Amino acid sequence: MSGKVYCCGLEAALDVIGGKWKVMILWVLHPKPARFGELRRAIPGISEKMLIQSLKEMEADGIVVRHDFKEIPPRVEYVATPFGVSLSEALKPLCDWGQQHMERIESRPGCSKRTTAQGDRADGGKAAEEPAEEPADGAA
Amino acid sequence: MSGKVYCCGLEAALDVIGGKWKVMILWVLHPKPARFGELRRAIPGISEKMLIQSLKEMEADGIVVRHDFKEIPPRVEYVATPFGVSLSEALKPLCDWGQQHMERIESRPGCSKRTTAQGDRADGGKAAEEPAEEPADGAA
DNA sequence: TTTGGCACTTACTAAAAGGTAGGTACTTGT
DNA sequence: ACAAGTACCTACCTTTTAGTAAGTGCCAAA
Repeated sequence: MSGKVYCCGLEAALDVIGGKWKVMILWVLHPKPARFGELRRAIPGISEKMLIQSLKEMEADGIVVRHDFKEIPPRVEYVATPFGVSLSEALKPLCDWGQQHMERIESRPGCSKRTTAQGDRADGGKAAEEPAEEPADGAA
Repeated sequence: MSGKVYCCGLEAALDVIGGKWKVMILWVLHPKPARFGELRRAIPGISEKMLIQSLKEMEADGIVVRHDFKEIPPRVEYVATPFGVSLSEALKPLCDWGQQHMERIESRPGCSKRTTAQGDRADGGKAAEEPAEEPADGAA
């Protein structure tokens, strides 16, 4: 398989950092490597399952590499590859855009949760997660 | 509700253009307005349901506006707002990145389809859609 | 000896996203 | 009269994505 042809590059990119957690992971990772547990703690709501699943896909996509120190207790570091760094750079303007318009985006009804379009049943509504700042060095 | 706090702007942005079709829709729309049927034809695999659902969410998010000519037969045009245009501009570098690395992304195994990570059953595998170029004027 | 941390794995389940197929109201073309 | 085109709406169902909770092997501290 693997014969998809994308329409505008954007689709290709979204295919790589799509999903709920990958951008956050890359965001934490791209300035400096981080260990599994470090990432888990750095990204509030993430489950271990999603974390390693995302990490594995990101590794398969070549945006991070796994560095196993083969120590005991286990010690593994994930590092952004140059490819991953280039992606994070391409992501920057979008990130800025999001930041700039964050209030507007945050305050729209059903933010991050609206299937309120057509028939399909729609319900639920919850939010509020711990915030977090951009990953600045100083937490290791 | 609507009390989500994003971590890095990127999340906010992804919340607005996330999903399978929105970027394509914005991409078709941002250079010039398009009618519903025009969009449907411009975006190969999209269903009417997803098209109008996406359009509505995009309208609610203020990135497009619906212009109803109140004619019969119905005639409706969707136009990108300045907000939408700014988004499409922020999207540009990511689009370029995707375009630049498209082959690499396209040729990775399970492209656009790999749940091949952990336990969770994984199967299926299909691809190949009609390609398409960036929306160039000349189809109205 | 029990607890806890490390980096995971696995199975099961819930929710979200997307797809299919039908219908609406109205008019024009055949 | 009937098919087709406009722009949708609606119900139902499948696929994909994410979450929960438990387990693995190993070692150190309590």
